[in-house]
Amino acid sequence: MPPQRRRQASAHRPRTSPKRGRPGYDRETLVRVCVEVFNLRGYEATSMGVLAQELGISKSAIYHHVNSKEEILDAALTHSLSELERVVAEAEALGTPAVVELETIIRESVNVLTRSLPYVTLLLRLRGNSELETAALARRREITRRIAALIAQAQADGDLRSDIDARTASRLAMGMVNSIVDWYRPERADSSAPVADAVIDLLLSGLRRAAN
Amino acid sequence: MPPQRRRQASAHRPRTSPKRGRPGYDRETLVRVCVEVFNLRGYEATSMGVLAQELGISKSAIYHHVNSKEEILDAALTHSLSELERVVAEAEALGTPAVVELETIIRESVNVLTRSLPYVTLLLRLRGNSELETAALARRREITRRIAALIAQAQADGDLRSDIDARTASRLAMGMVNSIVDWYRPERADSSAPVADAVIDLLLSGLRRAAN
DNA sequence: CCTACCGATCGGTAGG
DNA sequence: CCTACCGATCGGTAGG
Repeated sequence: MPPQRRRQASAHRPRTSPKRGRPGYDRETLVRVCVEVFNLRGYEATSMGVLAQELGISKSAIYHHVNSKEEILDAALTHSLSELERVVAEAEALGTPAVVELETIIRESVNVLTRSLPYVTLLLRLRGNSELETAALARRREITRRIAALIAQAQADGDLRSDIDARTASRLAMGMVNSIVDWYRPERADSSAPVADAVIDLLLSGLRRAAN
Repeated sequence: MPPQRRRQASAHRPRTSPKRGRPGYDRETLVRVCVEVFNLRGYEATSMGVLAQELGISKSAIYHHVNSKEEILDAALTHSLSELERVVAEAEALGTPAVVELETIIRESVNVLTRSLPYVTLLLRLRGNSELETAALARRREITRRIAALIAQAQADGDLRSDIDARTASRLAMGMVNSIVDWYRPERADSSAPVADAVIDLLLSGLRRAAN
């Protein structure tokens, strides 16, 4: 009696590449569809049977592309974590003042979030129920730690106020950024730039009307 | 091979109340323990067998207290939603300027969040996979809507800047507040007041050092 | 001969 | 203790 979502394989563009082999899902497309289903129902709550139904193929056909359910999760986490780490590394390499690097990280993180929405959503909902998930959480914590260090540096530079703990500020800022996955819908937006602007504006200047 | 968490029933104080009946869990304590387990493993991924293990009683004993797994979820959601709705209603009844009511809501929401951490955590992780969850999500959206209305009013009052969309600001602000459940640990804090202060400060004034 | 896929079935575990 | 269902795997088939 839950309104069963009916999908056709044709709704997801399979491969476009060369001619060899039977037409159907390639691994990347299959992973993307599975990730979207995971986000709708929860990773552990999603059975291989449900994935098969949504994909429009049999359970065993899934095992042709991946070796296990966890391998699908792994592919999604690797995808999103690599992108987020790249954003931080590229900003740190700018050589600009910490406050500028911070703004770059926030803006680019919002971009990654909206561009790779299903993958990042899955990452942010992990609870650490396996070694794979624990490792992913550790990589997330390292990102938060590096942003906290940047905030502390910007405070030392005199660009950010020093009366808020850098670690708390880092967690709250990332919490605001990450919460975007809960309501952002790419099909309703031309670009994520206005959202990134609002986040940066809120975090740096606050909601209060400037004194005049 | 996952490091199985071992717990004793004695780790959770059962009832303290009168003498009648066999000593053991009362419904409230049982629900609280179950909610903590749900948060560790995910609601749907948590089997009744695992709950029984963690409680130190049999599966069938759980059915003495509740009629279904979903009834446990229902109790937890009712608890946290009622508290959050009360916070909003009490602030709205203050009759103070919207910006003051807004600050009250944020501060008291952080209080509810930290005081009822497991219940609110469970609420925030729902995906809408059942009618019960869908109804809870609708009540959450209504809270966000009322906060957006307060922000819009405060903008009209000239207390908040008008160049950020009230609905976006409401979502981002609640996103920041709610993200606290991901890292706040009551056993490491005397009170939640410093966290509430940091959130209000960040949201109203921002991170940037005041111009001088 | 490659890739994508199928039906059938295994041992095991879920909720009740 | 029952029934339904889980993830995983098999040998085999079909399109290109």
